Amino acid sequence: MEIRQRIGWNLRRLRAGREITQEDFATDSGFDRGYISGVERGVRNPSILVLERIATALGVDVVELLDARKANEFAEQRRGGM
Amino acid sequence: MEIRQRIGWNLRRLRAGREITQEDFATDSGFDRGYISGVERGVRNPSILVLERIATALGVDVVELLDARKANEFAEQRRGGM
DNA sequence: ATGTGACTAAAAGTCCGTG
DNA sequence: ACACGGACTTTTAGTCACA
Repeated sequence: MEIRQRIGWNLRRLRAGREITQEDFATDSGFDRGYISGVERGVRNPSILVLERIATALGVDVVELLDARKANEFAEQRRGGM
Repeated sequence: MEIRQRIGWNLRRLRAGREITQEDFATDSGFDRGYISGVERGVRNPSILVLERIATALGVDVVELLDARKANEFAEQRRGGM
């Protein structure tokens, strides 16, 4: 899985786990909703400082956003219909 | 420690461990020599795709570049005079 | 509530050089 | 062999309107 998608799925996983919308998360983290959407879909190429802001807003370490196994498992669930 | 410095020290640690110069590493990874220098000094804000290219050139996972403990230990050694 | 395209301002990244 | 700077091109950050 491409690294941007890995990040995207992990962000989606962590955000959804908190039952918060993209819109609310965008407000919390100080980003635009469309930008967050792009990161989750893996079409953006965020800088390390952006990733840190996102991780901080989620209350996790940046490394958590790069976890390949968790990203895969979550993607499988979603693709499988959840 | 700031995240860009964390990356910088880890890059320096891994590159120096291979006994390769910034110049040669720049050639290997396809980046500019001055740019690599800036990343190691923590003054650059690389994107995730750049970090992946750097990690690949080093033969490690991106997560290795974000390891706080290893970055700290290496920085201590260096600052301490090594 | 989210995906998407188009857009401008800002920053990344290159290429030249210096000490 | 590395730090650092200036001028330059390319990519990202960040915003918005629409579907």
